[in-house]
Amino acid sequence: MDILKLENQLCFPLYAASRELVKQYTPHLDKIGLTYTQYIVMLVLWEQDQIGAKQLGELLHLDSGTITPVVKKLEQKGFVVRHRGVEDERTMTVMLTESGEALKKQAADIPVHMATCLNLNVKEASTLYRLLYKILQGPDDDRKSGRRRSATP
Amino acid sequence: MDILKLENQLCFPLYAASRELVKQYTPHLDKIGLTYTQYIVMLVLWEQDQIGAKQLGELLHLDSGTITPVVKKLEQKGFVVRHRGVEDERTMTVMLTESGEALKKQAADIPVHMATCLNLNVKEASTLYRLLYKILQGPDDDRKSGRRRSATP
DNA sequence: TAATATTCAATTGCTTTCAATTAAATTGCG
DNA sequence: CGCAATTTAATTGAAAGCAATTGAATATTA
Repeated sequence: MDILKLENQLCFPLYAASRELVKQYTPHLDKIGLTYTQYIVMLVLWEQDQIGAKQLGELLHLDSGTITPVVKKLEQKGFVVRHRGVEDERTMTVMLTESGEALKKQAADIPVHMATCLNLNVKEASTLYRLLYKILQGPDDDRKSGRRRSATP
Repeated sequence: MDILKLENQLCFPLYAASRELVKQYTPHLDKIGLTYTQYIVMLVLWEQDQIGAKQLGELLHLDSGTITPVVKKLEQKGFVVRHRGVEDERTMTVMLTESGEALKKQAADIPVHMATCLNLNVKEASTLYRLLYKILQGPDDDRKSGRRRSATP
């Protein structure tokens, strides 16, 4: 029955490390008034300025039940605006505001702080990164009809 | 500003992979009537039969605000009982019931199912495991070594 | 010993997360 | 074309998860 021992589970350290890391972010994110989930939404928008709600959910592996309230919160704070699609009114587009763009400068030092508090060297971090994305790819690559992106070197 | 790109964050795949893995557990855990958090509490109790609420929280990296309601749920389901400590009435001990012990047999095939759905080989899994525990150790080992942490005013 | 500090579980309030459902818009099929 | 199936965002309900606080018990210290 050793397979039921906590220390033999891979799921548990994954789950615990994820929460630990989010907790490490919290004090830094508090300074700019974001939660962790709001932060990763902003990361996406700082890259591409606008994105569909559906595409945002796919990117972050979150469904509408999570995305909708988070984006609404960001809208309340003035960092984004939401627009219904014109050619397809079912869709919703999230767009960065000037205020949201301005926040990017204040967020710039957050990854720096986080890098120092994680006790992994560069090689370990890159290995971890690769393995995690392998999990995220899922058990079957068949969904997207064959693998298109090559593995991280 | 590349450090603010989502794909350059280590936190994100950790966060996403953790949720994906929990999601993979859900259909199997549904069969035995547990949530993921309830499951990892049961994993601990299947190993040691009883544990203090504080120790349980330390082991799982969860605080009383999470532990208390989860253990109460398990008590409602009849898998555990709770007892106040006798020599120290502040403490709470969680004990496995016969029903909880019986559940172990039904849970035995869950890790087997999970192992197959994770597309990592044994070596990759063990590397991931090691790196995750390194994160869980935290940036400072001060707690155990007794080393004094520099005063931050 | 008396006063103060600390520890512990529980509670409160807020946000996240997901499954399941709903409602509206679009697409596909006959 | 008209009707069914699908897609999309939103909503609802339940369970986490955490920061902050509370209240009671225990430890420390003056």
